Amino acid sequence: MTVKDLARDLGMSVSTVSRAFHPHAVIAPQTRDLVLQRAAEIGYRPNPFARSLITKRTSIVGLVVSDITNPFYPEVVTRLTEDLRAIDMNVMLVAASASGEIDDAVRLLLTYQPDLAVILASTLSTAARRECDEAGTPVIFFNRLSNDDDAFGVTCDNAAGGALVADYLIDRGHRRLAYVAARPDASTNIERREGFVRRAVERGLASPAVIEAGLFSYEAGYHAAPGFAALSPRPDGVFCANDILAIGFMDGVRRELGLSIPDDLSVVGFDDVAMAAWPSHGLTTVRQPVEAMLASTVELARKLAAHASTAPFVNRIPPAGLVERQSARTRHD
Amino acid sequence: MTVKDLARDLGMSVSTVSRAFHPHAVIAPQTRDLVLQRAAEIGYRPNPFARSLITKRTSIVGLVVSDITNPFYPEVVTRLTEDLRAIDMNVMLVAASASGEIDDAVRLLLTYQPDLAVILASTLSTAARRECDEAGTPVIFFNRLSNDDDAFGVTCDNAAGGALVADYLIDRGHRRLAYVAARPDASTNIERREGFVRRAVERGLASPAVIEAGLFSYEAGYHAAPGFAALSPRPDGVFCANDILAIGFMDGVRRELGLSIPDDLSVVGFDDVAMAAWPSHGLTTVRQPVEAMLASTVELARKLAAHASTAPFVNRIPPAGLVERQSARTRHD
DNA sequence: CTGAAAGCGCTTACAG
DNA sequence: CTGAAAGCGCTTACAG
Repeated sequence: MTVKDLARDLGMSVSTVSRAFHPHAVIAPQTRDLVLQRAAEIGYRPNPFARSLITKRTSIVGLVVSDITNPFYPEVVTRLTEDLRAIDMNVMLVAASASGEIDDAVRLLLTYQPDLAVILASTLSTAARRECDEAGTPVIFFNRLSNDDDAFGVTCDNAAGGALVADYLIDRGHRRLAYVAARPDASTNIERREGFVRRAVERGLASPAVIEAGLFSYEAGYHAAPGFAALSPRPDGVFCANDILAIGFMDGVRRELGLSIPDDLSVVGFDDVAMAAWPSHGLTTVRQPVEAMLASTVELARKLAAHASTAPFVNRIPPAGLVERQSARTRHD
Repeated sequence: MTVKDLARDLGMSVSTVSRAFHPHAVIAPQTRDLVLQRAAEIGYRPNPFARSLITKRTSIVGLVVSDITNPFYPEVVTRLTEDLRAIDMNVMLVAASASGEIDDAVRLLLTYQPDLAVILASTLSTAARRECDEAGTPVIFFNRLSNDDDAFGVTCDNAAGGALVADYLIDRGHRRLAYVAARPDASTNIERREGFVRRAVERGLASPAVIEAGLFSYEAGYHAAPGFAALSPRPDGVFCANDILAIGFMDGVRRELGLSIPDDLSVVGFDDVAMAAWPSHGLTTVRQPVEAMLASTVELARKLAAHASTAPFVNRIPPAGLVERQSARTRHD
């Protein structure tokens, strides 16, 4: 079933049939209707490969993920895939656990000439980034920023989120704050810490202690418990770089140190993943503005697909608020 | 950068250059080496679209997911994507939350003529299945079986898993068993229940009560607590259709009914997702043979990509064992 | 507004 | 073993 078949069927030329499928092509409205209707009847759709061979556009978005143990990402991947489909873009998924593999994966992805790459992974290697540039593929970093400047970014205002947590804890009487840090190179980790520490100091507290957990994972949080125990005086308010880290940290602190939350210490996370609301965790946390971040990404994808190039910019969206649950003491006592 | 460029650069014909990239093509070994080496140097890769226009093969695997709140799937999606890339296949992801959307999504996917579709979603509508058949795209159901016969399936032996749980509970002194059921139409749910119930009856117990939770989700499990409370006599051993359901059920039973696990009742899940091992859950569960299931799927993908058609079959892999944690009483008392 | 023709980047019979 | 040529299913100047 090709244009030719449809053209013959309709007694038109292939050119005319082809034009019917292009919104901006010059064609009589009635002719277009005729073609589209008949196409729907017999189930014809233009072959996207043949099309992209000429147009140099593929309607493919390459989605690069790696941080898969963080439940924040599956949700984003699903939502993004659905939302992009609504503007007729298809997601080609590239997943990588080790960072060495990601370069290969991106290279293979580029072979399919995606109109756009969206990076959900912690960091994309400089080599892979350069290849995207050479291929002329724009890159959007979602929830992470690149270290260099020539990429788009859509992220939460993480520093504002960190400050929000500091205010929340201080307003409720906490005086000895600490931060459980994740990947040292991740912009999210850095900005959340900075916003948190800065606000604490502004409000006259000692600079919060920092416990290096190293990763955004349950295990990293769990194993940060000894680092917490070593702190003296013991902090009473702990901000963890994200939810999954916070959940691991709470389990570690309870199980390994026998401490009680929020009686012995308050814990606050960042993301508001679904499981933060489960009674077994009851995590007080900063809610990411996921809807706004998705909308911004899709809008940007649409623009990049339509026009040529815009100068790269970062869209930093305010957090969607702090969700109060049971992991942080709420009274000033 | 096209074959033409490379051919000119090497002083060869495009035919020869093209042949260098096809393992089975007739070409002098040294010529091939020359071409491949130069291609690597200048970064040439054949355009997969132009290629597939002729070969009718795309190296694209369409991955259809929907049950995204189940943490079992993100892991599978990542692993499958990586493993398929190792045999040079690329994953095009199709995600859908509502079931109406999935038909559209599959239709769009077929436009890219994937060599294969892998279904991780609960069920694929009959309409979408027919379209795959018409397009000649083989379908593999992963961890689910189709209701009709003409599709491949890779799954755990769920009935054996259910029997395993019955034996485990009975051997440890439980006498009043119950099953918390998920999607009534899902083969996993049906088979696990059947295996569990059959073995319980075989061993002389009353047929286990069945609580219909309706879905494979935390919320469904949580809200099954009242249904459990309504049972008389109260069951002492509960098998939940999967882990995420079990975790929700445990939270519901503790929070809504004030019961203690495993003192008041034992709970066993199915999957062994990462969070089942967390101290906050400590879920005793049946481990899915994920490695073997992935290997089988990739192997099947390779075969389907290479040869033409094999008769559809189902590969039912024994469970990888029962993992003992804290949610089920281990002593006979 | 429509059609005939060239061409996108490849592969693959067909000759040699 | 290699090359010239046809053709995969489209799109898009160019004429009319």
